[in-house]
Amino acid sequence: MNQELLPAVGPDRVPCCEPLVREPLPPAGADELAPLFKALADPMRLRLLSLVACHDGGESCVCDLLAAFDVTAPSVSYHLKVLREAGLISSERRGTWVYYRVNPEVMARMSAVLAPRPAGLAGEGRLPSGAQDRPGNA
Amino acid sequence: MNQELLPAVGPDRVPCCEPLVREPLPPAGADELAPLFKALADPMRLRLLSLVACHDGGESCVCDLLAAFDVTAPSVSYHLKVLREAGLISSERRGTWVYYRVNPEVMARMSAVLAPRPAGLAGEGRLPSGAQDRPGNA
DNA sequence: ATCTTGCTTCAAGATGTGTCAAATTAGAGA
DNA sequence: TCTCTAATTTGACACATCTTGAAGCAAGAT
Repeated sequence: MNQELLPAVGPDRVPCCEPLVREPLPPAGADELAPLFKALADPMRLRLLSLVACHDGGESCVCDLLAAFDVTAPSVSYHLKVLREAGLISSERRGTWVYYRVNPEVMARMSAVLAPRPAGLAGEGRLPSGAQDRPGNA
Repeated sequence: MNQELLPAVGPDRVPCCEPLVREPLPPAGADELAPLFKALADPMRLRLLSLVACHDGGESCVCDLLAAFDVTAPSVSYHLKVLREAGLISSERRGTWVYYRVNPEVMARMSAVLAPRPAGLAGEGRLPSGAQDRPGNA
């Protein structure tokens, strides 16, 4: 089941990784990144991702995850699907159970995009001293 | 205008920063983080954030930002509000223009939460060897 | 005071999201 | 085979999000 429906950005494709604060994110990059952040834009999905990542062995089955939440199984299944289609996790069936594990490259990429600029680079400390009379102080 | 309506998580309050993959994110932490990721869950907001961050002087006025998009002013204003209420950016009026700048601490926190576990720690390489017959290999 | 520009807020409509119950698929075992 | 458990899919509903035109507000210019 793993990567049958290739996610827009997955462990295979590693496009833009530049920090957001370094140069203006091009529209195409934004279109690629937004679905990743959207996948994390929910408390339950954040916890699911964390639970899977922290689980012993690096993976956990749905039944384990289900126990941590006060919702129905379809709801958990829905959120796992969102994470999977975003490329953040992969699933594998072994016997009766389905196991999920994280794709650390994707998380690393998201982390890198948000990373602060290494201190002391261009545009960092410069105050817009004479900006009172002109909007675009360029 | 800056921080009048205190965001749930802003530059002032710096709660959980642990990497997601290190220990299970508690529900409260997930509730705090999700709105931050939700604020970035849109291509336009990602670009807005990047544009503001990269702009000379560390800030830019709405008129500059507006020029970069093919939408109406209310739409840009709406997305800036989303970013502002999440605590990712702050606004300040100077004369006719309103300037936005990023809150780097918040971005740094999000980056830290997604950061990979420093290689070679517990649970990293352990394969679920005998997991065929038991779901929770704990 | 009036006009003009920059930006935000409002109201309304189209689209997307998250939840559940019910139905469905997949595999293990008797 | 038939049955049981694990997990997903489907359908329906309530609710949130995003867009726009129109209106409103703030500050500078005339």
